[in-house]
Amino acid sequence: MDKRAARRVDEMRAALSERGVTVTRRRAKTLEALASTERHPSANEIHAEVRRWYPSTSLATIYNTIELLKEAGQILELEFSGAANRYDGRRPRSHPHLICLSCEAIEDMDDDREGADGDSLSLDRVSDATGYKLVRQRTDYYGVCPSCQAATAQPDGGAAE
Amino acid sequence: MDKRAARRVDEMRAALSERGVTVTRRRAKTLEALASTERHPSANEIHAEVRRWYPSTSLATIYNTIELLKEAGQILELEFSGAANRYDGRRPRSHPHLICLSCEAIEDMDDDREGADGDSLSLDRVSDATGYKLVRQRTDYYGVCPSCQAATAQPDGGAAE
DNA sequence: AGACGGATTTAGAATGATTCTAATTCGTTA
DNA sequence: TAACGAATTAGAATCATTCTAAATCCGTCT
Repeated sequence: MDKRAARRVDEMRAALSERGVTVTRRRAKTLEALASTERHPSANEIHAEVRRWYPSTSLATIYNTIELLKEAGQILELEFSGAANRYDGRRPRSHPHLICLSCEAIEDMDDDREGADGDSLSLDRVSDATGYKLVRQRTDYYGVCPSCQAATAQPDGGAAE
Repeated sequence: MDKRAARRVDEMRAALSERGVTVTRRRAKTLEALASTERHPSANEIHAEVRRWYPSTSLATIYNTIELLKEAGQILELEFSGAANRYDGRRPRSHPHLICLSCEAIEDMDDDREGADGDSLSLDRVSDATGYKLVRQRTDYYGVCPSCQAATAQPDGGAAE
Protein backbone atom coordinates (compact mmCIF):
# COMPACT_ATOMS: atom_id res chain seq x y z
CA MET A 1 0.00 0.00 0.00
CA ASP A 2 1.53 3.30 -1.03
CA LYS A 3 1.60 6.43 1.08
CA ARG A 4 -1.43 7.98 -0.53
CA ALA A 5 -3.52 4.89 0.04
CA ALA A 6 -2.41 4.71 3.66
CA ARG A 7 -3.39 8.32 4.20
CA ARG A 8 -6.74 7.64 2.62
CA VAL A 9 -7.35 4.62 4.85
CA ASP A 10 -6.64 6.80 7.86
CA GLU A 11 -9.16 9.36 6.71
CA MET A 12 -11.84 6.74 6.22
CA ARG A 13 -11.05 5.16 9.55
CA ALA A 14 -11.32 8.51 11.29
CA ALA A 15 -14.59 9.32 9.56
CA LEU A 16 -16.09 6.02 10.61
CA SER A 17 -14.84 6.21 14.20
CA GLU A 18 -16.18 9.72 14.48
CA ARG A 19 -19.62 8.29 13.77
CA GLY A 20 -19.22 5.63 16.40
CA VAL A 21 -18.61 2.86 13.91
CA THR A 22 -16.16 0.15 14.98
CA VAL A 23 -13.49 -0.51 12.38
CA THR A 24 -13.21 -4.27 12.56
CA ARG A 25 -10.52 -6.23 10.75
CA ARG A 26 -12.80 -7.05 7.85
CA ARG A 27 -13.80 -3.45 7.55
CA ALA A 28 -10.20 -2.35 7.67
CA LYS A 29 -9.37 -4.68 4.79
CA THR A 30 -12.33 -3.27 2.88
CA LEU A 31 -10.98 0.23 3.33
CA GLU A 32 -7.57 -0.90 2.12
CA ALA A 33 -9.03 -2.59 -0.92
CA LEU A 34 -10.85 0.62 -1.77
CA ALA A 35 -7.94 2.91 -1.11
CA SER A 36 -5.27 0.97 -2.92
CA THR A 37 -6.69 0.62 -6.38
CA GLU A 38 -7.45 3.00 -9.20
CA ARG A 39 -9.74 0.45 -10.75
CA HIS A 40 -13.06 1.39 -9.16
CA PRO A 41 -13.90 -2.10 -7.95
CA SER A 42 -17.32 -3.67 -7.65
CA ALA A 43 -18.61 -5.10 -4.39
CA ASN A 44 -17.67 -8.54 -5.66
CA GLU A 45 -14.11 -7.56 -6.37
CA ILE A 46 -13.72 -6.02 -2.95
CA HIS A 47 -15.19 -9.18 -1.50
CA ALA A 48 -12.64 -11.33 -3.31
CA GLU A 49 -9.85 -9.14 -1.98
CA VAL A 50 -11.03 -9.18 1.64
CA ARG A 51 -11.51 -12.92 1.43
CA ARG A 52 -7.83 -13.40 0.80
CA TRP A 53 -7.32 -12.45 4.44
CA TYR A 54 -10.62 -13.52 5.95
CA PRO A 55 -11.99 -16.30 3.79
CA SER A 56 -15.27 -16.59 5.67
CA THR A 57 -16.23 -13.00 4.90
CA SER A 58 -19.73 -12.68 3.54
CA LEU A 59 -20.72 -10.41 0.70
CA ALA A 60 -23.29 -8.85 3.02
CA THR A 61 -20.48 -7.53 5.17
CA ILE A 62 -18.94 -5.77 2.20
CA TYR A 63 -22.24 -4.14 1.34
CA ASN A 64 -22.69 -3.22 4.94
CA THR A 65 -19.32 -1.46 5.06
CA ILE A 66 -20.00 0.28 1.76
CA GLU A 67 -23.24 1.58 3.22
CA LEU A 68 -21.44 2.94 6.26
CA LEU A 69 -18.87 4.62 4.05
CA LYS A 70 -21.59 6.18 1.97
CA GLU A 71 -23.26 7.59 5.06
CA ALA A 72 -19.94 9.03 6.13
CA GLY A 73 -19.43 10.56 2.69
CA GLN A 74 -16.24 8.57 2.23
CA ILE A 75 -17.03 6.75 -0.97
CA LEU A 76 -18.45 7.50 -4.38
CA GLU A 77 -20.90 5.00 -5.80
CA LEU A 78 -21.24 4.74 -9.55
CA GLU A 79 -24.55 3.09 -10.32
CA PHE A 80 -25.25 0.90 -13.31
CA SER A 81 -28.41 -0.99 -13.97
CA GLY A 82 -27.17 -3.91 -16.02
CA ALA A 83 -23.86 -4.38 -14.28
CA ALA A 84 -22.60 -4.16 -10.73
CA ASN A 85 -22.05 -0.80 -9.11
CA ARG A 86 -18.49 0.43 -8.95
CA TYR A 87 -16.87 2.30 -6.11
CA ASP A 88 -14.37 5.08 -5.81
CA GLY A 89 -12.88 5.21 -2.35
CA ARG A 90 -9.83 7.26 -3.26
CA ARG A 91 -11.63 10.44 -4.13
CA PRO A 92 -15.00 10.60 -2.41
CA ARG A 93 -15.92 14.01 -3.80
CA SER A 94 -17.96 14.11 -6.99
CA HIS A 95 -15.69 14.09 -10.03
CA PRO A 96 -16.01 13.01 -13.64
CA HIS A 97 -15.14 9.57 -14.93
CA LEU A 98 -14.27 8.05 -18.25
CA ILE A 99 -16.04 4.76 -18.84
CA CYS A 100 -14.98 2.35 -21.54
CA LEU A 101 -17.97 0.62 -23.10
CA SER A 102 -15.75 -2.14 -24.41
CA CYS A 103 -13.59 -3.24 -21.45
CA GLU A 104 -15.65 -1.59 -18.70
CA ALA A 105 -12.67 0.19 -17.28
CA ILE A 106 -13.45 3.30 -15.27
CA GLU A 107 -10.90 6.06 -15.07
CA ASP A 108 -10.85 9.23 -13.03
CA MET A 109 -10.87 12.17 -15.35
CA ASP A 110 -9.42 14.93 -13.23
CA ASP A 111 -5.74 14.65 -12.63
CA ASP A 112 -4.31 14.77 -9.17
CA ARG A 113 -3.75 18.48 -8.85
CA GLU A 114 -7.37 19.28 -8.08
CA GLY A 115 -7.23 22.85 -6.92
CA ALA A 116 -9.59 23.78 -4.10
CA ASP A 117 -13.29 23.15 -4.75
CA GLY A 118 -13.66 23.11 -8.51
CA ASP A 119 -16.62 20.81 -8.20
CA SER A 120 -18.67 22.13 -5.35
CA LEU A 121 -18.53 25.59 -6.83
CA SER A 122 -20.48 24.30 -9.76
CA LEU A 123 -22.87 22.48 -7.41
CA ASP A 124 -23.54 25.74 -5.60
CA ARG A 125 -24.09 27.58 -8.83
CA VAL A 126 -26.58 25.01 -10.05
CA SER A 127 -28.33 25.01 -6.69
CA ASP A 128 -28.80 28.75 -6.91
CA ALA A 129 -30.04 28.60 -10.46
CA THR A 130 -32.55 25.81 -9.90
CA GLY A 131 -33.73 26.06 -6.31
CA TYR A 132 -32.68 22.49 -5.66
CA LYS A 133 -30.70 21.71 -2.53
CA LEU A 134 -28.03 19.69 -4.29
CA VAL A 135 -25.75 17.27 -2.50
CA ARG A 136 -23.80 15.60 -5.27
CA GLN A 137 -23.42 15.33 -8.96
CA ARG A 138 -22.44 12.70 -11.45
CA THR A 139 -20.59 13.34 -14.66
CA ASP A 140 -19.43 10.46 -16.77
CA TYR A 141 -18.17 10.16 -20.31
CA TYR A 142 -18.88 6.94 -22.19
CA GLY A 143 -16.81 5.72 -25.06
CA VAL A 144 -13.98 3.44 -26.09
CA CYS A 145 -10.66 3.78 -24.34
CA PRO A 146 -7.42 4.14 -26.30
CA SER A 147 -6.25 0.59 -25.66
CA CYS A 148 -9.54 -0.92 -26.79
CA GLN A 149 -9.36 1.24 -29.90
CA ALA A 150 -5.91 -0.13 -30.60
CA ALA A 151 -7.11 -3.69 -30.04
CA THR A 152 -9.81 -3.37 -32.68
CA ALA A 153 -7.86 -1.20 -35.13
CA GLN A 154 -7.66 -2.16 -38.81
CA PRO A 155 -4.40 -3.89 -39.80
CA ASP A 156 -3.62 -1.10 -42.30
CA GLY A 157 -3.61 1.41 -39.46
CA GLY A 158 -5.31 4.01 -41.65
CA ALA A 159 -8.07 6.43 -40.73
CA ALA A 160 -11.13 4.71 -39.34
CA GLU A 161 -14.11 3.87 -41.56
CA MET B 1 -50.56 15.21 -27.63
CA ASP B 2 -49.13 18.65 -28.30
CA LYS B 3 -47.35 19.72 -31.45
CA ARG B 4 -43.89 19.16 -30.08
CA ALA B 5 -44.70 15.63 -29.00
CA ALA B 6 -46.21 14.86 -32.39
CA ARG B 7 -43.12 16.11 -34.12
CA ARG B 8 -40.99 14.00 -31.87
CA VAL B 9 -43.05 10.89 -32.55
CA ASP B 10 -42.55 11.48 -36.26
CA GLU B 11 -38.80 11.70 -35.78
CA MET B 12 -38.69 8.46 -33.83
CA ARG B 13 -40.91 6.74 -36.35
CA ALA B 14 -38.69 7.87 -39.19
CA ALA B 15 -35.54 6.75 -37.39
CA LEU B 16 -37.00 3.31 -36.77
CA SER B 17 -38.34 2.86 -40.29
CA GLU B 18 -35.01 3.89 -41.68
CA ARG B 19 -33.49 0.95 -39.90
CA GLY B 20 -36.09 -1.42 -41.28
CA VAL B 21 -38.01 -1.65 -38.02
CA THR B 22 -41.78 -1.98 -38.32
CA VAL B 23 -43.64 0.54 -36.21
CA THR B 24 -46.51 -1.56 -34.93
CA ARG B 25 -49.42 -0.13 -33.00
CA ARG B 26 -47.91 -1.05 -29.68
CA ARG B 27 -44.65 0.50 -30.66
CA ALA B 28 -46.41 3.63 -31.84
CA LYS B 29 -48.11 3.97 -28.46
CA THR B 30 -44.77 3.50 -26.77
CA LEU B 31 -43.33 6.35 -28.81
CA GLU B 32 -46.28 8.53 -27.87
CA ALA B 33 -45.92 7.70 -24.21
CA LEU B 34 -42.28 8.70 -24.38
CA ALA B 35 -42.80 11.84 -26.40
CA SER B 36 -45.70 13.25 -24.47
CA THR B 37 -44.37 13.43 -20.95
CA GLU B 38 -41.70 15.45 -19.22
CA ARG B 39 -41.60 12.95 -16.43
CA HIS B 40 -38.92 10.55 -17.65
CA PRO B 41 -40.99 7.42 -17.20
CA SER B 42 -39.77 3.98 -16.24
CA ALA B 43 -40.43 0.92 -18.38
CA ASN B 44 -43.26 0.03 -16.04
CA GLU B 45 -44.93 3.40 -16.42
CA ILE B 46 -44.72 3.21 -20.18
CA HIS B 47 -46.14 -0.27 -19.97
CA ALA B 48 -49.12 0.95 -17.96
CA GLU B 49 -49.76 3.67 -20.51
CA VAL B 50 -49.58 1.38 -23.54
CA ARG B 51 -51.82 -1.10 -21.77
CA ARG B 52 -54.60 1.44 -21.68
CA TRP B 53 -54.93 0.91 -25.43
CA TYR B 54 -53.62 -2.63 -25.79
CA PRO B 55 -54.27 -4.38 -22.50
CA SER B 56 -52.51 -7.59 -23.49
CA THR B 57 -49.19 -5.82 -24.04
CA SER B 58 -46.32 -7.52 -22.32
CA LEU B 59 -43.55 -5.74 -20.49
CA ALA B 60 -41.08 -7.53 -22.74
CA THR B 61 -42.47 -5.64 -25.71
CA ILE B 62 -41.79 -2.35 -23.99
CA TYR B 63 -38.21 -3.32 -23.28
CA ASN B 64 -37.88 -4.53 -26.83
CA THR B 65 -39.02 -1.18 -28.21
CA ILE B 66 -36.76 0.70 -25.83
CA GLU B 67 -33.85 -1.37 -27.09
CA LEU B 68 -34.68 -0.51 -30.69
CA LEU B 69 -34.90 3.16 -29.80
CA LYS B 70 -31.56 3.02 -28.07
CA GLU B 71 -29.96 1.46 -31.11
CA ALA B 72 -31.45 4.21 -33.24
CA GLY B 73 -30.14 6.85 -30.84
CA GLN B 74 -33.67 8.07 -30.20
CA ILE B 75 -33.85 7.72 -26.46
CA LEU B 76 -31.75 8.54 -23.43
CA GLU B 77 -31.53 5.91 -20.73
CA LEU B 78 -30.85 7.02 -17.19
CA GLU B 79 -29.56 4.04 -15.28
CA PHE B 80 -30.07 3.44 -11.58
CA SER B 81 -29.07 0.38 -9.69
CA GLY B 82 -31.61 0.30 -6.89
CA ALA B 83 -34.56 1.62 -8.85
CA ALA B 84 -35.92 1.24 -12.35
CA ASN B 85 -34.22 2.98 -15.24
CA ARG B 86 -35.87 6.13 -16.51
CA TYR B 87 -36.17 7.24 -20.10
CA ASP B 88 -36.02 10.52 -21.90
CA GLY B 89 -37.58 10.25 -25.34
CA ARG B 90 -38.10 13.95 -25.86
CA ARG B 91 -34.48 14.94 -26.00
CA PRO B 92 -32.32 12.02 -27.02
CA ARG B 93 -29.06 13.97 -26.99
CA SER B 94 -27.03 13.88 -23.78
CA HIS B 95 -28.10 16.65 -21.43
CA PRO B 96 -28.00 17.22 -17.70
CA HIS B 97 -30.80 16.28 -15.31
CA LEU B 98 -31.88 17.31 -11.86
CA ILE B 99 -32.83 14.35 -9.72
CA CYS B 100 -34.80 14.71 -6.51
CA LEU B 101 -33.66 12.21 -3.90
CA SER B 102 -36.90 12.64 -2.02
CA CYS B 103 -39.68 12.30 -4.62
CA GLU B 104 -37.56 10.76 -7.38
CA ALA B 105 -38.64 13.34 -9.91
CA ILE B 106 -36.27 13.86 -12.81
CA GLU B 107 -36.17 17.20 -14.53
CA ASP B 108 -34.33 18.32 -17.63
CA MET B 109 -31.89 21.00 -16.70
CA ASP B 110 -31.32 22.81 -19.94
CA ASP B 111 -34.13 25.05 -20.98
CA ASP B 112 -35.68 24.71 -24.39
CA ARG B 113 -33.54 27.14 -26.28
CA GLU B 114 -30.58 24.80 -26.57
CA GLY B 115 -28.40 26.57 -29.07
CA ALA B 116 -26.69 24.30 -31.60
CA ASP B 117 -24.46 21.64 -30.10
CA GLY B 118 -23.50 22.91 -26.68
CA ASP B 119 -23.07 19.37 -25.49
CA SER B 120 -21.28 17.57 -28.24
CA LEU B 121 -18.71 20.31 -28.37
CA SER B 122 -17.74 19.36 -24.88
CA LEU B 123 -17.73 15.68 -25.86
CA ASP B 124 -15.32 16.44 -28.66
CA ARG B 125 -13.10 18.44 -26.40
CA VAL B 126 -12.93 15.65 -23.85
CA SER B 127 -12.30 13.09 -26.58
CA ASP B 128 -9.34 15.10 -27.79
CA ALA B 129 -7.96 15.55 -24.31
CA THR B 130 -8.24 11.91 -23.27
CA GLY B 131 -7.87 9.83 -26.41
CA TYR B 132 -11.19 8.15 -25.76
CA LYS B 133 -13.65 7.83 -28.61
CA LEU B 134 -16.61 9.17 -26.69
CA VAL B 135 -20.19 8.58 -27.73
CA ARG B 136 -22.24 10.04 -24.92
CA GLN B 137 -22.06 11.60 -21.53
CA ARG B 138 -24.12 11.69 -18.42
CA THR B 139 -24.41 14.64 -16.10
CA ASP B 140 -26.86 14.56 -13.23
CA TYR B 141 -27.34 16.65 -10.15
CA TYR B 142 -28.76 15.00 -7.05
CA GLY B 143 -30.58 16.85 -4.34
CA VAL B 144 -33.94 17.86 -3.00
CA CYS B 145 -36.33 19.68 -5.29
CA PRO B 146 -38.02 22.93 -4.22
CA SER B 147 -41.41 21.37 -3.60
CA CYS B 148 -39.99 18.61 -1.41
CA GLN B 149 -38.06 21.27 0.51
CA ALA B 150 -41.31 23.12 1.08
CA ALA B 151 -43.07 19.94 2.17
CA THR B 152 -40.52 19.29 4.92
CA ALA B 153 -39.97 22.90 5.93
CA GLN B 154 -40.17 23.92 9.59
CA PRO B 155 -43.53 25.47 10.56
CA ASP B 156 -41.78 28.71 11.55
CA GLY B 157 -40.56 29.09 7.99
CA GLY B 158 -37.23 30.46 9.19
CA ALA B 159 -33.77 29.76 7.83
CA ALA B 160 -32.93 26.09 7.81
CA GLU B 161 -30.83 24.52 10.57
C1' DA C 1 -11.50 -17.24 34.05
C1' DG C 2 -16.56 -16.77 33.21
C1' DA C 3 -20.71 -14.41 32.02
C1' DC C 4 -23.05 -10.66 29.75
C1' DG C 5 -24.63 -7.52 26.11
C1' DG C 6 -24.35 -5.07 22.09
C1' DA C 7 -22.41 -4.90 17.69
C1' DT C 8 -20.87 -7.59 13.82
C1' DT C 9 -21.08 -11.24 10.74
C1' DT C 10 -22.95 -15.13 8.28
C1' DA C 11 -25.72 -17.96 5.07
C1' DG C 12 -29.31 -18.04 2.68
C1' DA C 13 -33.76 -16.30 1.34
C1' DA C 14 -36.24 -12.41 -0.73
C1' DT C 15 -36.65 -8.69 -3.93
C1' DG C 16 -37.02 -6.47 -8.19
C1' DA C 17 -35.50 -4.86 -12.70
C1' DT C 18 -34.15 -6.68 -16.81
C1' DT C 19 -33.27 -10.36 -20.20
C1' DC C 20 -34.12 -14.72 -22.26
C1' DT C 21 -36.90 -18.48 -24.30
C1' DA C 22 -40.10 -21.07 -26.60
C1' DA C 23 -44.51 -20.98 -28.23
C1' DT C 24 -48.20 -18.20 -30.26
C1' DT C 25 -50.09 -14.59 -33.02
C1' DC C 26 -50.05 -11.07 -36.48
C1' DG C 27 -49.60 -8.96 -41.17
C1' DT C 28 -48.33 -9.23 -45.59
C1' DT C 29 -47.77 -11.29 -49.85
C1' DA C 30 -48.62 -14.84 -53.19
C1' DT D 1 -56.50 -19.40 -48.16
C1' DA D 2 -51.61 -20.80 -47.25
C1' DA D 3 -47.21 -19.60 -45.89
C1' DC D 4 -43.54 -16.87 -44.11
C1' DG D 5 -41.02 -13.82 -41.21
C1' DA D 6 -41.53 -10.53 -37.69
C1' DA D 7 -43.66 -9.26 -33.41
C1' DT D 8 -45.59 -10.53 -29.14
C1' DT D 9 -46.65 -13.15 -25.03
C1' DA D 10 -46.15 -15.44 -20.48
C1' DG D 11 -43.30 -17.01 -17.68
C1' DA D 12 -38.77 -18.58 -16.39
C1' DA D 13 -34.00 -17.19 -15.63
C1' DT D 14 -30.48 -14.01 -14.16
C1' DC D 15 -28.09 -11.20 -11.17
C1' DA D 16 -27.01 -7.35 -8.03
C1' DT D 17 -28.56 -5.87 -3.91
C1' DT D 18 -31.16 -6.05 0.46
C1' DC D 19 -33.24 -8.41 4.21
C1' DT D 20 -33.57 -11.74 8.06
C1' DA D 21 -32.69 -14.63 11.73
C1' DA D 22 -29.31 -17.05 13.91
C1' DA D 23 -24.51 -17.38 15.25
C1' DT D 24 -20.28 -15.21 16.63
C1' DC D 25 -17.15 -11.85 18.26
C1' DC D 26 -15.22 -8.65 21.58
C1' DG D 27 -14.72 -5.68 25.20
C1' DT D 28 -16.23 -5.12 29.98
C1' DC D 29 -17.52 -6.36 34.47
C1' DT D 30 -17.56 -9.63 38.13
